[in-house]
Amino acid sequence: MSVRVRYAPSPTGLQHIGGIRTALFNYFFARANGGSFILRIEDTDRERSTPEALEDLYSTLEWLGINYDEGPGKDGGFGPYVQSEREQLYKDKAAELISSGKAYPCFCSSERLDVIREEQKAAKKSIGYDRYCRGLSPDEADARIKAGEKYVIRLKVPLEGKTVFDDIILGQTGRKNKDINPDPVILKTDGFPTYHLANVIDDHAMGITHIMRAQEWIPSGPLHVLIYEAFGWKPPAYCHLPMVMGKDGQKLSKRHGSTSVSDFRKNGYLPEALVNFVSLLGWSYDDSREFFSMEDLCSLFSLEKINKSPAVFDYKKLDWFNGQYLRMKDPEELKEMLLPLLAGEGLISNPPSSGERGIFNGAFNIIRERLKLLNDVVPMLRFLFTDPGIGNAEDAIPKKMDASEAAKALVLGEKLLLEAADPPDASDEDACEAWDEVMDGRFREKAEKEKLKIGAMLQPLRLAVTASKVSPPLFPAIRLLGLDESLKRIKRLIDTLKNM
RNA sequence: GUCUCCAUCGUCUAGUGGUUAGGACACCGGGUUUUCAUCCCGGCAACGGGGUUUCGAUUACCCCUGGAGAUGCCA
Repeated sequence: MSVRVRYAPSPTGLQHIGGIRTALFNYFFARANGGSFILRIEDTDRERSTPEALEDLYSTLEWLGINYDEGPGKDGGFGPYVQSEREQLYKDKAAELISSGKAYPCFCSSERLDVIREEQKAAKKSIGYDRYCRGLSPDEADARIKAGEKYVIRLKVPLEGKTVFDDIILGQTGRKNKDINPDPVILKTDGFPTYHLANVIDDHAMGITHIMRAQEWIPSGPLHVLIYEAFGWKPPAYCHLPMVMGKDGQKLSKRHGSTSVSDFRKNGYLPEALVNFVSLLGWSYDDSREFFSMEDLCSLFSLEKINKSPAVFDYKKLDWFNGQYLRMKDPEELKEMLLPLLAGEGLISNPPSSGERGIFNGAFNIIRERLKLLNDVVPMLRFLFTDPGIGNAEDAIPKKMDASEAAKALVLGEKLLLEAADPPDASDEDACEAWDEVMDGRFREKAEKEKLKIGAMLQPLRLAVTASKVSPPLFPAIRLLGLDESLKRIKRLIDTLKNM
């Protein structure tokens, strides 16, 4: 039997790291085994489901490169794949469970439920439904339904015995039936199923062979098995994935920082970096390899290498991966990703003029290895496309020097630049390199003569030109900015320093 | 409260009944360098505790402790 797995998110918020980790693992598993990966939308919570969340789901999957074989808009004979479009099925099935005595209608108000929950909490008793309606006779129940009373349908969880399931990762696990959530709601007042019912019905109907989901679902595993049994179905194989935690060891959530994929995208992460990093959360290949492309993962992934313990999401390591992938990226492709970011900040026009493009191309090589995030390009190159002002003039003063000495160093630099040849066009790489070298030589020579460290000579200049203590290499920066503009900024800083 | 799961460096992890317990990130040094970054070299750093089995347990079993999750008409 060929593998069929699914990712079944509920469109109630942005896709987050935990969710896509589950999606990815399912996807890898399907691909590695020649199976099918199915996308199912679990929108049975009508209060919280939103079209925006749905849109985010699709764009996230696409951005990451997860292609589903079956799902909304891609019928594989098991549709529809949106649960709200399967409403009747759940109602019918729930009714079936009532007739077979495996479930019963419950008329308790949510107010009453709140009250008993409070009482249980106060008494430090175990919390759950008190099965008040379980004993109602079918006739009475029917009558109340006919009278128009609101009701839910609850599963009749056996009072005795034990329900277990085999988990591929954890082995056999389960709990005593008396410890299972007492008679959980399977069909809500609004006629929609809860997760428990819908997931079982659909996984069965859609021929799902392996349920791969996060470990937070372990406690309801036995409950689901009970539902399968109530229908007389055989449960699929279970495989509970270790959870993804924040730095504090708690389940990863917003308060740990960015957790939605769209945030990472917005902040300048590459999908290949995110995929690679996330794939290593709870899974590993061997003791050394850690770079994996989507294709690699789709062939190398295996369940045996998943481990049991939760993994902390390490933002620093993700950053490192991103830097690695940024440097591996095809230069032309990377440029096309960077330009819109500059345009987005209003630093260049959109589309870029040929002049802007020329300057950017010239700058590309010197910023490339400095990028950790795509967005880093903006602060790095801002000075090239707009006057950054003076910045913090204090930063222009090298260690063990004062303002007037810094000004003197600047004047020396100014003079050298005044004598400099016009910089070549940025497209002539050899000439540019040569120009940079000539300048470097002259500055060193001068610094030596003046008994200055080369750094002390260049640091004030850096601040003058870029308004920042850190910048791309200085001579290329000056060359790209142009001598006139550079000199203007240098003069301005000299004046400022003299007045300090 | 009850139930369930988990436990190797700070983090992600590899690993084995006998290993100097390996790698990566982070961190700290050093080198390259014009600042930053890259790159290179080096360092720090772990089997939670107690028992049992065993000639020998980080590895198997039990208990404890610690952490997490579930306990919704959310998934």
